[in-house]
Amino acid sequence: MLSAVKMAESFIHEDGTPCVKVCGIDDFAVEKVFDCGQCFRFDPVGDSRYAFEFEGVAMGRYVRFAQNDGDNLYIYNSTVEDYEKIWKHYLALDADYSQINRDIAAHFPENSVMPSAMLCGKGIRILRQDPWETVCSFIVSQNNNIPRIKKIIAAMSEKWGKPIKHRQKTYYSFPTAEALYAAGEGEIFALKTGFRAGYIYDAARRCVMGDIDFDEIDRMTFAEAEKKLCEIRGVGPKVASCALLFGFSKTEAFPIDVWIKRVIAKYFPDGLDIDSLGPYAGIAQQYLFYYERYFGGEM
DNA sequence: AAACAGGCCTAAA
DNA sequence: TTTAGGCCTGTT
Repeated sequence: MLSAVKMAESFIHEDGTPCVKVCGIDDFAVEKVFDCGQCFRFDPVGDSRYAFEFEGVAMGRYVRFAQNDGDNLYIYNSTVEDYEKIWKHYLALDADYSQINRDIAAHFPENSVMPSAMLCGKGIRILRQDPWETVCSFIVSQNNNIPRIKKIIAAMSEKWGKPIKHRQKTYYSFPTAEALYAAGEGEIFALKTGFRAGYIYDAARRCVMGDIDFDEIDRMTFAEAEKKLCEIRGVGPKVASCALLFGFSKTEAFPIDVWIKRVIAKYFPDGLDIDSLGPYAGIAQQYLFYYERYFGGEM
C-alpha cells in the first residue's frame, strides 16, 4: 500500500505570519509528540483555534505546531521551504511509521501488551532534536520531575540562549556548550540545577575542548556512541540512551527509566530481552512508556 | 512531614 | 558485578 503523499501549502495567519498546512499526514499526533516526554521546550497554546497546538523553540526558531484530531498539520511561522528543509526532518515526517509499526509488532508476541500500547500511542514520532540539547536536557532530567526540568531549561535558555524575537515577544534558543562553559559551574548552580550543575558544566567543557564531538558520535556504532556519552559526568545508561534516541535518531536505543521498569515488571514478568527488539526498540519503548505513564495501562 | 521525582556517583561487599 | 545511600530542589 502506498503511503499518502504529503502536500504542503502556504497561508498567512491573521497576524501576518507565514504558515504552512501539511495534508496527507499519517501516524502523527501533535499532542502525543510533544507530550510524551522527549522534548522539554514546547507548551500547549492556550486559547487555540485548533484541537491541539504547541509552541516552543527548536532549530533556533520560534514555531507552533497545530492539529485537529490526527488531521492536517499546521505550522505557524514557517514557509513551505522551511517545512521541506527543516520541519519535515525535525518532526520525522520522512520516516515510514507504518513500516516501523509492522516491524515493532513482529518483535513482540501478539498476546503481549504491545498491540494495545501501539494503539494508544499511535501518532507518536521520535523527533530529531539537537544532540547537545538532548544530552544537556536529559542530564537535567535525572532524579527530577518534568515541570522543574522544563523550568530549569527555560531559565538556562533565557540566561544564555540566543534571543529570538517574534511579534514583540522574545524567545530563547537552547544555550550552546560554549555559552554554558563560559558561564561556569557556579552560575549554572545558581539556576537551581542542584547537584546537576557540575554535570552540565562537565558536558559543556568536554564539548568545548573537543573531547566530545557529536558528528563523530553520530558515525560510531551504537555501543561505541553509548560508551562515549557515558564518559560525561552525570551521564549514565538512561541519559545516554535518551540522547541517542531523541538527539541522534538511534531508534534502537531503549531507555530504561522508572516507568519502563514498571512496564517490564507488570507485563513482562519473565523479563524482556532488550537486544531482541529490533531496530525500532526505542519507538516501542515510547509506546510502552506513553501507555503506562499517561493511561496507567488502561486502554 | 516524609516521600518522591523520567539517575548517577561513590563506597563497600 | 551488584547493591545501598546520598544528592539539590520543589511539590504533595
